Formats: sequence, structure tokens, C-alpha cells
Amino acid sequence: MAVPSDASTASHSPTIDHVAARAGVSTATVSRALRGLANVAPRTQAKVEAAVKELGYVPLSFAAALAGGKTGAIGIVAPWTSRWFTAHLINAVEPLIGEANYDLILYGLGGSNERLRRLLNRNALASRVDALMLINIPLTEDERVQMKTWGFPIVSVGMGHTPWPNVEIDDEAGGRLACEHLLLQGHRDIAYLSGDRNEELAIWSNHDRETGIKEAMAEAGLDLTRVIRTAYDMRGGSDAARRLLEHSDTLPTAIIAYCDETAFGAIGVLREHGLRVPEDVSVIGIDDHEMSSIVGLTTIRQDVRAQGTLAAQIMLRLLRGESVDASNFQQPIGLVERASVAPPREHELTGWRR
Amino acid sequence: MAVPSDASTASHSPTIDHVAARAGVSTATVSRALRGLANVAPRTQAKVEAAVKELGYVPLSFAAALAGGKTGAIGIVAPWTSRWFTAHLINAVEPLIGEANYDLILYGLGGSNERLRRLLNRNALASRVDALMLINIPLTEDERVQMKTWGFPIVSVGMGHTPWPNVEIDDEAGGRLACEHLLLQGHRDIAYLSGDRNEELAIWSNHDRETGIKEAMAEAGLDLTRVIRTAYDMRGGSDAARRLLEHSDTLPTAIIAYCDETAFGAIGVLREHGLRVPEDVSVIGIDDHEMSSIVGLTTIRQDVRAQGTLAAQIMLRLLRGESVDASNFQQPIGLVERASVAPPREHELTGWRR
DNA sequence: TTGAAAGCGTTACCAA
DNA sequence: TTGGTAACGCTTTCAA
Repeated sequence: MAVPSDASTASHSPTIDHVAARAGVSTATVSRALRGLANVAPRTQAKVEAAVKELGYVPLSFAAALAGGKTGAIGIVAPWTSRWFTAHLINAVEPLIGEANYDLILYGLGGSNERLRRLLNRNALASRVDALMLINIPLTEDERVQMKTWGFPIVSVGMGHTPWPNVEIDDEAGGRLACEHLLLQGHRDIAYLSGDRNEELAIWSNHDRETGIKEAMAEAGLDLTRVIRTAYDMRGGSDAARRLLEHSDTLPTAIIAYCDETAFGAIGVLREHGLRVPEDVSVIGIDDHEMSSIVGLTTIRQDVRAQGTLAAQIMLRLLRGESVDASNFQQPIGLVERASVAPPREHELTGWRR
Repeated sequence: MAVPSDASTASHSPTIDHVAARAGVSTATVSRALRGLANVAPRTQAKVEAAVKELGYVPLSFAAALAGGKTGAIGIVAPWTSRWFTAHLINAVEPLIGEANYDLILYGLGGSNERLRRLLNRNALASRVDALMLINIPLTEDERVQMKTWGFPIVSVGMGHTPWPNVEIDDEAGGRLACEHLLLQGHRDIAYLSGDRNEELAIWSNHDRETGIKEAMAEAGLDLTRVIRTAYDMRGGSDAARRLLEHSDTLPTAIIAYCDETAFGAIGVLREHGLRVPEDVSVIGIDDHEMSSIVGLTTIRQDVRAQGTLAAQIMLRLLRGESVDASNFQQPIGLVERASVAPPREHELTGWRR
């Protein structure tokens, strides 16, 4: 490449060749010096650094990517970006990625399964990032096989896929724990405000929570007969509660919500209908959303931030070529008792009649 | 470039040259066909498309970036990514960006002013994206001048910078509206749970809201003497309320919170101290967070989603080379009355004594 | 420890 | 409407 005879005249950003000319060394040497490779004499290193500073040189990331095969970016694929779990996960991951000097490319899917398929099927992703974090992303067998050919680190959170490491909680245990707490308080008529079958992108965590609940019920000799399917957020919780009130002759004495946001939505509707929580209906969630302490919601706690930090650390290890010692990283959960669960009342409900 | 004689033998991803060989046309023609440029015969177009499909070819974005100068990515710079405003804004922006076939590179700053400076001062950003959206980002004059040389579309939300278009609400009017509502109810002793001076990254919206409040107070012949500075989130609200309770001999009759999340935090602490909202203290927020309807928080509503959509549309227009007809897009706000504001009680506070 | 030069996969220009 | 070919700015041999 031709180096302008007078670098200071350059109208555009300086290139590595300008730096080389300025420092009186070759392009290759600048490249090595800048990336901290061995075999660069201290004096040379200093000259290069000085030239870089004087020129205000910044490497063009995609030129480096083209030549070196590394993009300097990490992709995060998530069904949604603003719901509680994902928003907080991204927030935890982002500083670690930034400090490791990677860009974070966010592939939000707006809940669309079709957008996910398009993203994965075109191999576009493979050339755009050096590593991928999948947040609650289901994969078909074909996709999984194809992604293995991509040959860069993949880490998942929530839904796991062999052979990649996965950070998760035990959703089944979560559902069970929530249900057992209600049973212990004496509840027998329990409803589950579940995720929607059509919202395919979070289907497994929901499935597992439901399984846990069913198991706990079964152990108490009961059936989970009331399951309302709805979206995984506050609005979904409201809709579900509304349907529960409209289509049932009797009210359950307790409600388990897929997550805290669903619980909030449900509580709002219950109150609108003049029902008190927990006097008339108990409600328990899963997550421990910050708002839960304000609302007084009893819930099963999970630590998203810890999950995000761990997933990011694993990813960065893999990017450095180090290995990780397990493929499944299960994070603890626990019951947080607050004010939204109480023993069922024995007398008739006052204040609510269909 | 040499084209493998037997393309099907290619071990790695097919390149544009493979496609060209397969379709029996030149590289240049494939490039044109793929980008939908004019001057490609329908037959040729069809041949190329067929070859692309058979080979599963996907263009390498950074090779295109290097040659064509377009990165295919849009950057979003935001102080935080998980707080209500930003999370919802990103959520609104992201599908529009995705559908326009741009990647979204998220530069979260973890609230760190220093990270912002580093990001802007190295011209790295300039080469990584085709356009930039700044969410509540303050710019020094030097930075602003330098960024003008970047020569690609910039759109901001919240804090605006000439000459770029800005989407915002009138924060001053918001503060005023909140305060006037309280004054109308008869409140005279009002506290403002304000943002922290040290959290430099949202300082202006807070400043404006505070100004609006002061003006409203002044018009009623009052001074805003109680201002507690704290972080812009729930925890900040809790801290501020705690300090208010600990350091004051008397309680204000009403509290204006910088935003709804701050209000939630404050309400939690008030309740912990046995104080009822609104019987003992009225609380008003700004935002209309989804949780506000559950908590019954009176607030000043703003529509984040609309702001995000508008900002994204403006950005995409600019990217298409179209012009926008204004530089300031002010979005409406409005009072939402719920249950957290009531007239002040005349008698002494019961249930709370320092 | 350094330099010269050949790629990396695309776009853009100029001719045909 | 097409093809040949020189960039684009960096990394990576291979030799020196």
C-alpha cells in the first residue's frame, strides 16, 4: 500500500501504514506491536506507540476481522430484551464484555420464533461474532448440528444444548418449591398462571416449572387442574387472572405465577375485582423481581446477575482458549416469604361473587 | 481471485467467487445482483439467486464493510441498559433496526462517565457503525465537534445535541405538572427525591425536572427546600426516603420522585416505617412504569415506546439519505391520577415519630 | 527482531 | 448489461 509522503496531509483517518511511516518501521511491525505480540524490541514498541498517539490512530475493526478472522464482537441472542430476566442478564454481562474489549451485538427477536430461525439458518451470525450467548433459545436438532460447525464458543443461559456450557436454575425445583410452600399453608385449590404454548421461545422453563408443581401436587394426592396459559409478562398475568375470574365459579385459594411479572399483573386484576391478597387469594411468584419487595410478593428467588456474570466469565475463558470444567452450571434458588401468601380462609368469600 | 475448479469441494463457507463460478457470471455481477442494483438482466438475476441458494452463500459483512464503507450496524449508546427507560427504548428500537437488516451494537456504560469518554475519544465508534443513537448522553463541546466529522447519522433521545435530531419530552413541564398537581391538592411541604449529581449521565433530565418543580413552587409563593439527591433507580429511592426520615424532624406531606422507580423505592421504605401512602404522605412519580398501575402510583406519563419508534424511524430515514423536517421531536406527557396522592391531613401524624 | 508481499472477501471503477 | 481489476486496511507467512 502506498503511504502518503506527507502523512499530516491525510484527509481521512490514519491507517496502519501512516503509523508505520511515522514510526519509521514496517506495517507488519506496527501490527505486531499494537497487538502486544512477542518479538518486538522495546525501542520499536515505544516508537510505534508514540506514532499511534501523535496520529490518533485507531485500527479498523473490520479490516482486522477480514484479515485475522476475529470480529471482536460477541453476540447475544434473546427472545426479548426488556423483560426482567433478559434485561438484567444483559446488564450483568455487558460490562464484562466491554472490559474485555469486545463489542456486544444484541439480537433481540421480539418473541418471534420465525426471526430466530432466519437468524440461525442464514449462516450470517457465524461470520459476525467470535462467540455467542443464547438466552432461553430453543434449537432444532438441525440447527444444533449446524452451529457446531461454526467452531467458536457458545454459552447458553436457561435452555441448554449439548455440547455447550449452560447456566441455569432448576426450574422444576422452583415450581415444586413454590407449590410446596402453598400446600404447607394448607392450600388445596391451586391455579397455575402458566406461559403460553404459542410463545415458543420460553417454553421449556415454563414446562419444567409446571412439572415441578404437578409433582408437588401429586405427592399431596392432588391434581393441578387449573392451568391458565398466557404471555410471560405483566399483561399476560392480568389477562390470565381476568380469565380465571370470568370462567370459574369458584376461586382457587392460591395462585402460582410463572414469574413475578405475571404475578404483578394478576394481583392488579384481583384487586380491581375487590379481592384482597392474601386474605382472599394467596399469590406466589418466581424470580424475586426488585418490585416484589414493594408489592410484598412471596416468591422463589433466583439471582440473574450472578447467572449473567457467570455466563460471561465462562464465555471469556473459552475465548481465551481456556477450558471450563463442567457443562452445566446450576444456580441456587430459594423461597422468599413476604406478605402475599397466607393460609386459606375457611369461610365463604365475601366481596366477590360472579 | 482464484475460484476453486470444483466448488462443491470447498471446505469453508462459499464466497462470492464460488457463487459467480456456479452462476457462470462475474464476481461483480453477483455483487450487483445481490444488492439489487439496477442494470442486472432478469435472467442473470435468477441465475445468481439460484446459485446463492444452492451454495447457501451468505456475504461476509466485514469484507463488504471494508470495501464499501458500510458496516451494516447501528450503535446505541446508553448509560444503563436495564433501567426502565432504556430497556423499553431499546426494545422498541430493536425490531425496526432488525427489519432494516442492521445489526444493533449496544454500548452500555454501566453508568460510567469515564467509559463514555473512552468510547467517544478513541474514534473507534466511527468505523464500527453506520449510525448512532445516543440515549441520554451528555457530550462535551470537543466531542460534539469531533463527532460532526464522523459524517454519519446521529439521533439522540433525551439529551439533545446540535445539529442532530432529538426525541424527548419536556422534563421541565413534567416536573411542573407533578408539582402543580400536589399544590392543587393543598400540599405545601413538598420534597423532591432527585437524581444524584455524581451520576453525571442523566443529569439534565433531572435538572430540568427540578427546575419545573421550583417554578411551580415559586408561583405558589413557596421554596423547594427539601431536595434529596440519590441514584436514579429503586434503590436510590429507598436510600433517599430513608435519609428523609432520618434527618428530618417533620415529614413532608408529599414527595415528588425523579421517576417511578425512585418512587417505588421510596414507597417501600415509607411502608416499612409504618407510614401509609397517601394517608400520611402523598407520592408522585414520572414515567408511568407498568408497575405503577399495580402499586397505584400517581405519575406523569411518558410513552417510551413511541419515543423509541420515532427515534428509530428518523435514523432509518437518515440512513436512506432522506431528510427529516425538524431537529426536535417533543413527545407529549400527561398526568395519570391513581391512589398515591391525596390532600394533606391536617392533624398530627400518628404512627410515626422519630 | 524486522520487512516485503500475499492474501482476506467484498465493492467500485472503467472498459467493453 | 457485463467483466476485469484495483482498491479497502489489516494480518500472516516467509525470508532476511
